[in-house]
Amino acid sequence: MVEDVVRTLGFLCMGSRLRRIGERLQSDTQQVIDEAGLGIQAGQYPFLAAIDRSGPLTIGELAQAVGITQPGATRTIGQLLELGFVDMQPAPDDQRRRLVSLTGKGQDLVDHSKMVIWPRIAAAVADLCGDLDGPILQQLAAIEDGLAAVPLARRHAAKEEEA
Amino acid sequence: MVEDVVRTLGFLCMGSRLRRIGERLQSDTQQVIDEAGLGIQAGQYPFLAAIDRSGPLTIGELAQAVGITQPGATRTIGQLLELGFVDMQPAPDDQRRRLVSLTGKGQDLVDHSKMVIWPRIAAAVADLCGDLDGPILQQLAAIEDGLAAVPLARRHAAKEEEA
DNA sequence: GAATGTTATATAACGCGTTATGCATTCGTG
DNA sequence: CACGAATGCATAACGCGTTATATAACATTC
Repeated sequence: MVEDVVRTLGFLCMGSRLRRIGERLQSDTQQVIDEAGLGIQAGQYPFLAAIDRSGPLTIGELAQAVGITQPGATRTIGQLLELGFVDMQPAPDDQRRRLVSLTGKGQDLVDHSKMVIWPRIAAAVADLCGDLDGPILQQLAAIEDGLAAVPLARRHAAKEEEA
Repeated sequence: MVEDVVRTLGFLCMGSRLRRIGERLQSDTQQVIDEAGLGIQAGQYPFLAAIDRSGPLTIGELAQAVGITQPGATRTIGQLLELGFVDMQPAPDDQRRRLVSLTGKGQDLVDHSKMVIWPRIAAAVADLCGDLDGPILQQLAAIEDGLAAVPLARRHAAKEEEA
């Protein structure tokens, strides 16, 4: 077995480390979504959630809301349009701005997700790291170990620790 | 100003959140590297560090060491070969395995980085989050706020907190 | 009110991760 | 020792982020 340099180097490789943990978490999340039979990508959810919370938003506002750049938002919204979850129309007062809103299908998905899937994911992540405390490097190590031991899809509610 | 849904949703969007913080951190790190005039990508460093620490490694071992998949390692090593920082040759006992080692130029870069650049980066990241404690979501919020307030490249050693 | 600048979105090209797959080499077994 | 399985790496195609740039609509200014 080879040493994990990213972990060993600590603060020096924190960017790489956060990224790779995020990727792992997100792909585990995707698995939960797929098991529930929803035809959506994990990364698309924040866009739907943002519109659900704040009402119709423009591309630029969505980019801000999910914390990515505008071209990324344009692309994801394009996918959600294809999927029929959102609708887009020029703002009445400013033809440059495009207001993105949920379709009936999109709202149904959000409503269903809010009841069934989001609590499930949040609970699994909370089970993974909700009780952690202390320096961040330690917590990251615990999260990586935890994911390796029990993937997100097999986690449900907070249970008594076994290790 | 639009609400940051990823932050608001907490555990539900933890994957996206870790990824975006990691990306931000890594691009800030890149800026430090560029300011030092080194012609290398932040993401390539862990590979050099791994070889420096463990001696020549195969592609597969490197992938393990930096925690990515084998095709990713193949690609990055290809770049480091182009740049002349590493060298690759078939293992004597097994023609399938390719042993990757540092060239003189690569070793020079690592030696210089160990003295000058890595401590600088580690100190900046430590300044950003070394003193944090508590639940991970809180720490992540502090890191995001901290990066927004003072980018990594402007951070040096641990100083007394100002907020 | 025409010229000029600014803003909102779209598009293109790229970085760096992934999965899927092909090919060469080695291993295991009849 | 030959043949099928396993292993190690390369390649292709894709996901999703980025930066840079084009275009259309609005704002400003003379």
